[in-house]
Amino acid sequence: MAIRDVECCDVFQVHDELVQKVNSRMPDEDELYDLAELFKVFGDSTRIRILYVLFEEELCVCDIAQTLSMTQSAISHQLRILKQSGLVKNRREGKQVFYSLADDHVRTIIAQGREHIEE
Amino acid sequence: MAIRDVECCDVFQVHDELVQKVNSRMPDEDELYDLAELFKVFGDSTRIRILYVLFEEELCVCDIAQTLSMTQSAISHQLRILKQSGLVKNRREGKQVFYSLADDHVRTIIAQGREHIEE
DNA sequence: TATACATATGAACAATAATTCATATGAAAA
DNA sequence: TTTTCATATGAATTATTGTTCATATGTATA
Repeated sequence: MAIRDVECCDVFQVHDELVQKVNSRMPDEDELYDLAELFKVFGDSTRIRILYVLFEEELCVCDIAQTLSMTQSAISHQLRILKQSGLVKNRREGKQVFYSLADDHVRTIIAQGREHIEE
Repeated sequence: MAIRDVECCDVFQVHDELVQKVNSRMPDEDELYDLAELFKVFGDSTRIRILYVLFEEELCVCDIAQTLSMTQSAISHQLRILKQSGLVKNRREGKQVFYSLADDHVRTIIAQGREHIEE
């Protein structure tokens, strides 16, 4: 209960040390921002579906669009975001551009998300 | 090269089997939607900061607001979203409501996100 | 070089979401 | 019971973002 006293919410009784302690252990603003930006990328069902498709196969833009029944433009826009986040990579083969997962973090992060949901 | 032929993007040459194979291994729409919704929750720096604060301490709403230099209302709105997603839990103690992390998935997911960023 | 095809991209529009403000709810104390 | 304090919430506003449409870029082929 002693601890609770200093956590009281009245402005004049708040224990600054507690607030400062928590703040001192926080990563810097930039990292928190980048982290949120990364998860924002996962936070769209179109992009999640693209990632899932790429779990199976390396595919070109048009195939992804067909698989997901969406326009080439919409997919291309989203692939750009996924690429900028380092989640997918691509290689050109003639006129086509093939996309694939950049690394295994994608699978791990999604797997963790699924675990959380399945409870 | 044989495989590439069937992946050609010309509408009349697309190999439907490939598209169907990928589709058959996709989780159902609902799960993909839920997954995106979950990551959307992580995809906001205010909520990420709240989660980080709760890594350290169980805290009441007002303390969180002070720690993050935000209004009580804004924090309360976000805590509601975090609670609905099952990421945080709360308990009432008199007039105050204390929030804490619901389970370890939060830490794991964020840890994976950080790993990805730090490359 | 001219044409066709695959992909990328800018601008506009529509939809979604975060914060603020005002106020309601809920609990303890006077 | 009335007041005070902590939290929750609805409505309005602002900001952000996904998709579409039109078009540009880049590559291969005729």
